[in-house]
Amino acid sequence: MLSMRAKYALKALVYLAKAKDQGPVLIGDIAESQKLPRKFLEQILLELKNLRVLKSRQGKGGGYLLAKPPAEIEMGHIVRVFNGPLALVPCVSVTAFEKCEECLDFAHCGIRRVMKKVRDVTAEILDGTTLETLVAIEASESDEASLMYFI
Amino acid sequence: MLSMRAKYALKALVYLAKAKDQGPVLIGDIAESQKLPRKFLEQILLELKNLRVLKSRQGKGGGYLLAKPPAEIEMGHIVRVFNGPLALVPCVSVTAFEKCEECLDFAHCGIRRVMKKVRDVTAEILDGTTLETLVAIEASESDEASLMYFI
DNA sequence: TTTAGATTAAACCTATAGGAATAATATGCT
DNA sequence: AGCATATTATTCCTATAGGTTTAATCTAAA
Repeated sequence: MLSMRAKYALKALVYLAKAKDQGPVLIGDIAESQKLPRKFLEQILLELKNLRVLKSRQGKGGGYLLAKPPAEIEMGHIVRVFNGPLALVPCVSVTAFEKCEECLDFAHCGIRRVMKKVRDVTAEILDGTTLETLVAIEASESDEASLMYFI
Repeated sequence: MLSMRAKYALKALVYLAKAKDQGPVLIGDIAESQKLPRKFLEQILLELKNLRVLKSRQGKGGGYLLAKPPAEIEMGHIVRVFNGPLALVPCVSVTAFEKCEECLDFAHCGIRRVMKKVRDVTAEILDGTTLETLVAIEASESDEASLMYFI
């Protein structure tokens, strides 16, 4: 399951993407409108800033902004950083590869090969979905089935 | 000035580098021996884990370990992530470049050119210094002047 | 002797507090 | 008018609390 951190990060980012031409956005605005705990969100935004995904202006009139166009911010990146590897087993992870300790036959392990497929399709979707995509999806009236037009 | 976060991260990493062949190291051990606030350190270590600099084992007998050899963990990386850009002005930053808002003549700005020099030598030192270097320095009896042998 | 459950030791996660630093703006003094 | 100072609004930083999950080990029952 996605951690709250990851979910909050994504929600805040989508909000910021929608508001991208309105200058700096207050933490308080994001927290209130998205119903996210303010102080916790503060930490998350700071981390996003350190990742160069957001930038900020301090002091009166300050706030947070995207550091790059929505189309350049991938869901996969955010999920990996805030939630950990996409892979469900370490032996199919790209970012945190490790042979399972109890592994007897790496090459022929069926579980691994299925899990690899799962990881790969997940990565393809999440790395192929940017903030721009998410904003477009939310702006459209389409149902789940027609998601494919976006991805 | 370096933030406490950055300093604590570096200290914990050096400690872990020294203990790298002794299996997982407890947060409590690091905190106590290095006199770092335990709960705060906990957050920092978690962030280092998300950065794939550390890995961990949960449960009894667990703890933290370096995720790669000390020679592959650069001070510059840690400082940038926990403290922000090395540059003292945004217009010479590599990771967070931005023209100064009040800038009149970018190309000929003397301040900028000096600051760029400062950033470059800083980056050269910090990116050239790894945990391995730090451990070697601390193990040696040499004085400040002979640091150059390490860098 | 194996197995199921209890205990314990650890990292992990969510959340919050309180104050410092920064920047814009307003206010008052010369 | 112009400058210094105070106020205010904001992010930024350090730190802590409390509970959850995970994993190893111990214990007791079958």
